[in-house]
Amino acid sequence: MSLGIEDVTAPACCAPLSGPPLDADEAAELAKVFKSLADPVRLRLLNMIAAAEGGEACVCDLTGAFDLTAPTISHHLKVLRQAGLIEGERRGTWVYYRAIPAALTRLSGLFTLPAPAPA
Amino acid sequence: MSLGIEDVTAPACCAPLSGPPLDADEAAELAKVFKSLADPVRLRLLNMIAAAEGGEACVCDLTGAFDLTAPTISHHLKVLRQAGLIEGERRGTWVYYRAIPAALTRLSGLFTLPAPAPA
DNA sequence: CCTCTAATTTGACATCTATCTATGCAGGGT
DNA sequence: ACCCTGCATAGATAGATGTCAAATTAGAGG
Repeated sequence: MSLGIEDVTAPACCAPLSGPPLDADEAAELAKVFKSLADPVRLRLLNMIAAAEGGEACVCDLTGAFDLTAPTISHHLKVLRQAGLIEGERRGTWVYYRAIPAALTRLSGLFTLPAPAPA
Repeated sequence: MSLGIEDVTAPACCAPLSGPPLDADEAAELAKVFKSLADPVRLRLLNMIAAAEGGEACVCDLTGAFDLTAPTISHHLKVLRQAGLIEGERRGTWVYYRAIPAALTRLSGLFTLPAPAPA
């Protein structure tokens, strides 16, 4: 398998939600990203990875932080990976995951609002 | 029923994902918000509402934009409402929905990253 | 009061998903 | 060569979710 960056073929990008209409394809691609965030365990995993020292977290540390089996954590990491939010790398015995900054920044931009009407 | 702002009892708020660890409760509350965004139809609905002239959209217009029945659209709007992303108001025969700016801004802040290491 | 339309609610159903157990694979150490 | 550990995959299952048809509520207007 490949733990690297998934081919998400992210098409159009980055226009805010308050902007031009999303077509069905853009909406479907974005929905996949949000589906990956729509689980408390995955949110905490991404949080732990994004906040980790050195910018990366070992799966061995992630697994221990939940009352879940290793295959379940592995599944959640795969979902985040396939959404294009994280990438993984094996180094010897252990696998390390890292957040993909551009993906997070893109989401931040999605929710920006136009400046409110001036007084 | 109430079409107004739902009591989401949003607890802690706004620390970026790259920040301090999310506890289970915060993660669950956030996951609910992302669950509401994890559907292409709801994303397009929120997009249409947030981008609408005058900041609000009539359900009658939203319903016609999809190849789905009115109950299905109503269901999706309810999910967005219960996530605290939109609020609705009945005026005479029609119901109008509006985005809740603070909720969107909060999400934007969630994905902000610390400044990269300087050269 | 009756009817018509807009929107929501309810109930049913097919599909998807989070989790587990069992298994497979890769690397390290002996 | 062997085993042990870390992680991923496969298969199974209970529960969540998107959709529709049918019924219900709210308001406008005869």
